[in-house]
Amino acid sequence: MLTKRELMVLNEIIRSYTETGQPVGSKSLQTTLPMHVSSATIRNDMAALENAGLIMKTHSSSGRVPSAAGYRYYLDHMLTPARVPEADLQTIQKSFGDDNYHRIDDIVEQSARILSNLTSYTAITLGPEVSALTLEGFRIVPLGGRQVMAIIVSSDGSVQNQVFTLPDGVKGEDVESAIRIVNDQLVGMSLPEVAQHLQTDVPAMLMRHLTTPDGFLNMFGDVLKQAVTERFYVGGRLNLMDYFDADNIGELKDVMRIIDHSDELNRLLSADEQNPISVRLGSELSDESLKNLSVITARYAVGEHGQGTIALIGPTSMPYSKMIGLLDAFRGELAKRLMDYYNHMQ
Amino acid sequence: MLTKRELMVLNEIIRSYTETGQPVGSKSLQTTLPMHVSSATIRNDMAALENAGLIMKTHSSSGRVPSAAGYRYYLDHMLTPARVPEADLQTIQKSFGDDNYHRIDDIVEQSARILSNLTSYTAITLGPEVSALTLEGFRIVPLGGRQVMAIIVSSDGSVQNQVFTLPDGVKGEDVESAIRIVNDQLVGMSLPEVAQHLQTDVPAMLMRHLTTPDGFLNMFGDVLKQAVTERFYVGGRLNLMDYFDADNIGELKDVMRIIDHSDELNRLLSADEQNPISVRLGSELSDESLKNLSVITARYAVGEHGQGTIALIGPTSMPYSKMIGLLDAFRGELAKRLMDYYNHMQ
DNA sequence: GTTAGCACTTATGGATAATGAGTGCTAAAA
DNA sequence: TTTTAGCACTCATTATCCATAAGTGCTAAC
Repeated sequence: MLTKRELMVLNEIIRSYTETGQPVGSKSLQTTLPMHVSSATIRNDMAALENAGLIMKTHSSSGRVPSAAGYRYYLDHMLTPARVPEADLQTIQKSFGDDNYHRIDDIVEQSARILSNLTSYTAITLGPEVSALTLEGFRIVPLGGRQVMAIIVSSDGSVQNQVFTLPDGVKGEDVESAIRIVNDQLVGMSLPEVAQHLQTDVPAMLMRHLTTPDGFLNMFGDVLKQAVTERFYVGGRLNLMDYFDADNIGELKDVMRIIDHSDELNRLLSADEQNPISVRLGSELSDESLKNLSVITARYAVGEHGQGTIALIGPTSMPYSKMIGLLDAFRGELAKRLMDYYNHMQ
Repeated sequence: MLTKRELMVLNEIIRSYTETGQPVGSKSLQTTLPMHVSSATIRNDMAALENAGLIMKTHSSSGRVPSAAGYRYYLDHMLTPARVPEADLQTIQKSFGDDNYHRIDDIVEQSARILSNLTSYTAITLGPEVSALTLEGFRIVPLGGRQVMAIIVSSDGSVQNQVFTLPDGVKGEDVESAIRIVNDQLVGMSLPEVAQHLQTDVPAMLMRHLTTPDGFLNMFGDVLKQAVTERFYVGGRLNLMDYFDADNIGELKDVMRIIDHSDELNRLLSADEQNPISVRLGSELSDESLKNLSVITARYAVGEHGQGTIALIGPTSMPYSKMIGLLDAFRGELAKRLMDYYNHMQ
């Protein structure tokens, strides 16, 4: 069991290391700790903390830096979210502006920008999850020539579209029939259900009612796939570059690659669903290239429209208290903005 | 005036420096030059070249590296494009595949990927220029609730769309009228012309025929703006990281920022229209951060559909001969692919 | 015009030493 | 039992010196 003073030492080591990036020695702790004890006493405490695996040396006679376990202990037992400065709240408000956003995703994308500007880290945002959506409508719009646009409208008002070139000899009434079949049979189902039906009974249905069923299945399938694909927005990609030095350019590249691949991002952000805000240290993740980073993930809820995710990626030595406070405030603000959008849309 | 042997020395310095990245000395030139002369003779030639400003030393007793003027001279007077290896041609073919691309931009985007993979540099591609396009059609599709999608079709079959929420109290017949006005009055004009009219007589026209004209002008204007915006595709962004070292991370960031801003890219790629393929050295550009890079720009023509641009960004010490040969072959292939798309579409 | 020879310059890399921040341990003080 | 002063020890960092190697310019001979 750790003594009260040992905890204070740990806390101060984390604070100082976050601020300066330098290992922290007993002498400097003496001046920054709130009580007065000799440096020898602090050294004893530090030895205890090191024994407990919470701090470590970079070499045999160096000051101490927090270990992964140290951060974890801090995060789980000691951290309290900081109040968000009034200025930051105002910046958020102002950055959202009172634009009429055309699409939900515009708001979500803007969120990534705001968060990265505010923190100087990399922000990732994700709209309300798509699995909760149902199919609201399907349109096929002739564009001229043999081109048409297929459009899917989901229950939250989000829209996906894709342009297709119809195969030779497709008749107009077939297009009408295809639209009718989808709207009659599939509207109201959840998008995953629709995808299911696309595999099973829809092909037969199309065969029965259309003289030239070719292409319609793919057409609808393609747009549907777009609609069920989670879209990640990344803000402040380049901020990552501040946390790698010359010999680690390879790792930086790896991380950038992860950031640019939504399936990898998905893995990265799939935090435990219990906590609304959770922190994962890079050393707890499988990727070697993330070892000096960590990820703070926050979930936000937009009434019956489901939950979404926002996240920050920054160095493991991050001012967690401040960042968690900020994310907490931001998720509230984002939820409010999205609610406004939904209300305004109907 | 430079002697024949001096030119050969210059050529060999550029070749060797491109290959090794090391300054080139008189001894090593002795072994790689095709004729046999003593190193002292080569030193004399090098002194002449340095006098002419074509090569320079990194320090007083170092070998020589090409200067900006040296590269420029090489590019303007000595370079001949290399034949493209059969393997590369096949890679291009295979990478395009025989997919049915939905949109022109999909082909253009894929081009950026192919080029960056093939060269390990950063590739930028740009579709056929939009100013040649005319307006082919305008659609407004009701999506449910007060939401509609506005769609512009251009003469090349490219499509832009945007979702809007109609203001309260807009009547269905007004939507019909708006569609009719645009299609009757504006179709067939070039997109810039349409933009012009949007400023002048269209507002009055809408006022005359609609009971609730609010919003329609913006709606059409927004989508039109999308349609006349050049879209840049970038492949191999991360390859840029190979050409900056630890102390230049700042510059790397600057370059990345340029790459991500289409207006800056536009400036970067606005090569002289004379040459189908032109090279600009970073030192000839205004940005300090580009000083060690250069940009090869190639134009491609797709029949009456206008011209487009592809470009490579890489280190100033690039194998220009090879790259120019490759770009030349690629622009032909891309033009062919786009032609196929247009023909297949109609 | 070309070449051999030579003095000179500079980057690079290793060895050595001084400096300083920090540690652990011991024994005395509280 | 806890805290503290004192001290020997460790290691990264930095500077200095030195040898080496690659390269140059110049001069005089070919």
